[in-house]
Amino acid sequence: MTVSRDKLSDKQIRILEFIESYLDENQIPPSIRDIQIACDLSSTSVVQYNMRNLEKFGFISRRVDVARGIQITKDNSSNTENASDNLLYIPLIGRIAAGIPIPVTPQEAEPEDLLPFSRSQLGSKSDRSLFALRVQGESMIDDGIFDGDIVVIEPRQTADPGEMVVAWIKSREETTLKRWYPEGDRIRLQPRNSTMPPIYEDAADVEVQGRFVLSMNSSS
Amino acid sequence: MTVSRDKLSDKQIRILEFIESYLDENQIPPSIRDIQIACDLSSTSVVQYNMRNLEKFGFISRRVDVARGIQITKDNSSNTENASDNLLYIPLIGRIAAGIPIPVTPQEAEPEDLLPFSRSQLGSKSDRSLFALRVQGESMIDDGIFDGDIVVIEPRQTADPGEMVVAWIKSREETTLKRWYPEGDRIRLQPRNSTMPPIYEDAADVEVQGRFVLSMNSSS
DNA sequence: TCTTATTAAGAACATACGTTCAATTAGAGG
DNA sequence: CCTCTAATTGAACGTATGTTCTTAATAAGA
Repeated sequence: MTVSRDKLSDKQIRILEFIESYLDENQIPPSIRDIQIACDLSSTSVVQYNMRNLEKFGFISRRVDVARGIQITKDNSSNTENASDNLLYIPLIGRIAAGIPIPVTPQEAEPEDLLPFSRSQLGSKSDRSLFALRVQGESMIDDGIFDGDIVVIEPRQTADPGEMVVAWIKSREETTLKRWYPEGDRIRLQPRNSTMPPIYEDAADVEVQGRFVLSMNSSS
Repeated sequence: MTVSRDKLSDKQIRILEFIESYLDENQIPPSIRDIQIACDLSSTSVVQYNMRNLEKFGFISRRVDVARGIQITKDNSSNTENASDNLLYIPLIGRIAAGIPIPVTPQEAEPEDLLPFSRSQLGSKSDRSLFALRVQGESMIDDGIFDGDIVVIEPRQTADPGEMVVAWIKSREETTLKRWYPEGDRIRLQPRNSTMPPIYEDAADVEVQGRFVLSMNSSS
C-alpha cells in the first residue's frame, strides 16, 4: 500500500515526524509515552490508535512486545539518510606506480582507508568488489591522473585494447597503471605522458589485474 | 579513559560483540535479557556487572531507566561504520563551463545529488560548506579535468595567483572554471588547454566564487 | 593459609512500557 | 433526528526490562 504522507491526519504527521526527530537525536526509537508527551496527546491509546494507521499505511513497522520497537520503513527521512542508503565503501589498499609492487590479491590487503562513493557515481560497476589505489608517479598525467591521485579499480582479468588497466608484470613482480595495447605476442603498456616511452612485455609475462573505473585528484 | 578492546574479559567482549551485531540486525539495542540469553549468562546481574565495566572503560553508554538504552560509544564497530562517522556530504548543485551560468549563492540551489566524501580525503577543508559542480567543456584538460568530471569547490571570495577558481563574470552573468591571474587592473582567466586562449576581464567585472578543492573523473 | 577483591548466582523489586477495554465524543450520511 | 463509523479518553492490566541485594564462588596477594 503506497500512501503519500499528506494523506495522513495532522496528528499522524506530528507523530511520524517526532519519531524521526527522536530517532535522529537519540539513536533509539521513542516509547509510546515519549510520543504522547512530546505530541501533547491525552492518552497512550491515542498514540496506539494513530500508530496503527501509520503501520497500516506502511510508514512504520512495530515489533510486538518489544519496548521501543518502532521502525521507520519508508524513506521519508532526510536527504542525508537517503544518500547513505546509496552508499558504497571502497577500500584504499595501497599504492601503484612504475616499479612499486602491490599485493596480488587486493582483497587480502589491509585497507588503509575506506572511501565512500554513492552508487550513482559508479553506475553499473557499483555491485562489484572495487578497490582503490593511490597513484605514485607521473606516467598518466595526460589522462588527468597525477602523482598522489586516487584511482578506483574494478578487478578484471581481461581488457579491451586502449583501456587503462592495472598491469602485473610477473617477471619483475610489479604492477603499473598503463593503457593496454596487445600487439601480437607482446603487450604495449602505454604511458600517457609525452616524455615517457611505452613499455613492451611478453604477452605471457603480463596480466591484467583490473580496469580503471574512476580517479580523484585533490592537488591544486 | 582509553582502553583497547583486548583489555576486556572474555565475557565482556562477547557482550560487546553481541550488542554490535544485534544493533546491526535490529536497528535497536538489545535488552539486558536479550544479552543474557544470547551470551548464555546465568543471570541478568552478570550482564549488569559486565556492562558497568564496559561503560567505565567507555565502550558503551547507558541511559538510566530507559528500556534498551544502550549506546556504542567507541568506534569498535565495523569498518563501514567507522567511515560513516567520518563522512561528509557535499551537494552537487549544478554545472560549470565557459558560458553556462550557475546560481550566485550556491547554498540556495537545490542539490541534484549528495556526494559522500570522507573527511580525511578533504583534510582541513572538511569543515567548510563545500559544494560540487559538474564540468562542461574541455578548457581544463591539462589539469586533468575533463568534460563531465565533478569538481569540489570551497566558497571563497579571494584567490592566490595561479589558483584554480570558479570565476563569476558579472557583465556576462556567467561562471567559469579557470586559473586566476591578476594583472594590474585586469584579470587573466587562464584555461589549461593549449588550444584555448586566455580570457581577460576588467578586475571590477570578475569575482572569485570559490577555490578548487578536488576533482573526480570517471571516463575511461 | 588467610584475607580481600573480583565475579557470579539467583531472586526479588520497581518501573518502564506495550496493550486492552469500556465509555464518550465527534462527524458523516441518510 | 437517527445511525454508524471514526476518533478520544482515562484507566487498568500484564509483560518487558532495568535495578538492587544477599549470598556464594573464584581469583589474587600477602
